[in-house]
Amino acid sequence: MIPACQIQAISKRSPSVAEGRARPGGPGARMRDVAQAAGVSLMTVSRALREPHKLSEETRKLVLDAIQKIGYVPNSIAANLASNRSTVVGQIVPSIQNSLYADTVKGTADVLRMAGLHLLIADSGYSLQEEEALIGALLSQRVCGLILHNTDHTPKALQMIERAGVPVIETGDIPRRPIDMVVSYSNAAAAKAMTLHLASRGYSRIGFVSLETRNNRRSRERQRGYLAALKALGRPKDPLLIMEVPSGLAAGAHAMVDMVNRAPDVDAIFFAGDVLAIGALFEAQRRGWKVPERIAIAGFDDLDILQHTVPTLTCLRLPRLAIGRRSAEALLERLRGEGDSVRLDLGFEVIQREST
Amino acid sequence: MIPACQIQAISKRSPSVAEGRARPGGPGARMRDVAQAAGVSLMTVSRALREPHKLSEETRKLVLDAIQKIGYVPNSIAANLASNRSTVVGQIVPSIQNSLYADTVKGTADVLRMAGLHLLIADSGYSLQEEEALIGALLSQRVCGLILHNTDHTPKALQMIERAGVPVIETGDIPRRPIDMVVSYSNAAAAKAMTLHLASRGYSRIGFVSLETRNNRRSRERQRGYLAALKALGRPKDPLLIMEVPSGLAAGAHAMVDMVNRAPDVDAIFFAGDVLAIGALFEAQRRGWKVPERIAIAGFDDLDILQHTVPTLTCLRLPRLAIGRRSAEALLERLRGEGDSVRLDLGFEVIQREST
DNA sequence: CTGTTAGCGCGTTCAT
DNA sequence: ATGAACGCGCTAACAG
Repeated sequence: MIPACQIQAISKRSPSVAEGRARPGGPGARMRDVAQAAGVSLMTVSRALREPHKLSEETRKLVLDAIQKIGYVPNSIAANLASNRSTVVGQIVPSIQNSLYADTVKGTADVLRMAGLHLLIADSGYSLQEEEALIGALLSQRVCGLILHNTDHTPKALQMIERAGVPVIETGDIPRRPIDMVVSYSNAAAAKAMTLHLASRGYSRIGFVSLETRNNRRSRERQRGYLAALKALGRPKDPLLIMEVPSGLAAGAHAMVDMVNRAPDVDAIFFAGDVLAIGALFEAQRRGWKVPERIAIAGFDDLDILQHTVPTLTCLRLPRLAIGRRSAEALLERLRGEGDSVRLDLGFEVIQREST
Repeated sequence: MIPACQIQAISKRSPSVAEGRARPGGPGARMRDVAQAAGVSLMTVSRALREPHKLSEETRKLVLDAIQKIGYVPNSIAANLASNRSTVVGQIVPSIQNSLYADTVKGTADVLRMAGLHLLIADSGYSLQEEEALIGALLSQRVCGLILHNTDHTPKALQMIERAGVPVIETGDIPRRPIDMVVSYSNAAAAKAMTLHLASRGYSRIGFVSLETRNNRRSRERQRGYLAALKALGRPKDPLLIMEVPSGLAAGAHAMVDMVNRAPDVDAIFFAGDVLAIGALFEAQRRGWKVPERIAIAGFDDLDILQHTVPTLTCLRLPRLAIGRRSAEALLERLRGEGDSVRLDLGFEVIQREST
């Protein structure tokens, strides 16, 4: 939580006054140096940057020219300290490398940038402990808001967040007991919808493959949705048709083969994890299994590639980018003191393609 | 460059002394409150966090207990200001959504986290102007180092970096005139190697498809490498065999078809851009063109998926993750005052698979 | 080993 | 419209 080591970044300088003369163009000019160069007070420089309309046009130009000339870059950490504001938002995702989260991050970053805010992105590696540590680090940096792609948190994390009093947005799923604001979709509802969709297309033995549900609420919710659909259909839960596997293309391939071996009458498999469906499709190609004739395949997330494979893959389309954008917007509203606590369900779509 | 709007984040509080009594557990406890609760001076609390070994075991425990009890989260922006250090490194990539850059970011983030540093990630959207603005913003946040996945910069960006005096690492290619440190590979050398590899496997009419070279040094360098290989082979440059296309799977598909139509004797195509090769492969599957018999396909970057397609795809393997890790390590060394200016070429590998 | 003093670079408040 | 004094929360340098 507390940085283990702090590293010298910028060497201490004696005050420019003591240097006899400010060094225009020298490294790390301060506001004071600009003021001196422009022949005005420090405050005038400060205003020229934050409330230019409050200065006479003349003075303003004088100051801006000096800034330009000296190459002054404002120290926003000092500004933050003095004003008790921050322009940095913290976002924690399970994995930066996963392109699904990248979409959400992109949406957030774009909106925040428009508003002049910045994004400090962290990667929890799917670990609650790591998330807790990162939350501490972000709060320590005094971020003005937190966006968490996860709806499970350690007690200590919850406590820190509450004490800090910063606005928080959760985005991984619709939590039962939200910390604050929520911008998301329901994994359970999506999985249920896809299962029902497969049933409506005539598949009677529908398998379900996901990542481990143990420490992964998203997987758990998806499995729950699948089971709810079976129940709604009046079909029994068959352990042979339910698998949990590691992530990766290879895992999807193995899962499909295993399930077909164990339950030869399976006619469709719903892969509720990242790239599992693609791995399975490639394996089917390799083995010459016709998709969807021998086995239908559906995926969870609409990766670009799914509409280019042969056959193209049926999947759910989740509003990844929109979640990122709306999260940022909700945060901005709250920071402006306008909006109240947002609880958004951004829904999903079932995309029917050739593989089912 | 200067945040357009600053937003109220934490409401101003009157000093806890004036509140009559510190509010233990209240929001935003300060070091002073901890000191009071522990019955020691402010400095002792500060030391308990940064140099615990300098305190008696007794005092240390006293302080840490108080911190725990109050739920104190240190304000590292105040610490930065007072100590002139920073624990945040800035990294700018062309696109967060591109999984290739995500690998580099991951490598950087992992190493930095180990050292107790954080990563402020920004996305330039492949624009030099945007990069300039982001560099300004990051310097304004007083990052202790900068990692740029790009080796072209605006004059103003260069000037700001120089004046700030922060260590910089460039990673997109081996630049001719580096700003400071470089951790990268040579796009030209890699493209040349792949072209020669294809020739050595007997392909005589090798096509080259890349993203636009106009505003993209990486593409330009790759094309240069391809041409250098042709020259080395004593083969002529044939405009029919060179294309520039937009990014995306569909672009790769179209490029392959176009090239085969224009130059029916083409026997191999080297796709030097992200997912172009995959798009082409899928199109070949769709059309029933045998790969590599009718047309051989090679890609540039070793995405996971390339080893799972049917057939598996020949490509280059670039040290994405290693670049991120070594960048962070080089930065850390410099910050510690140890290392000197690193200029690393991390090389590449040609991965021969079924598609050639 | 512990405390005291000074000030990081800027914004807020009030005076002019 | 402009400026001076003060303090944000913390650390460096020194004193004891």
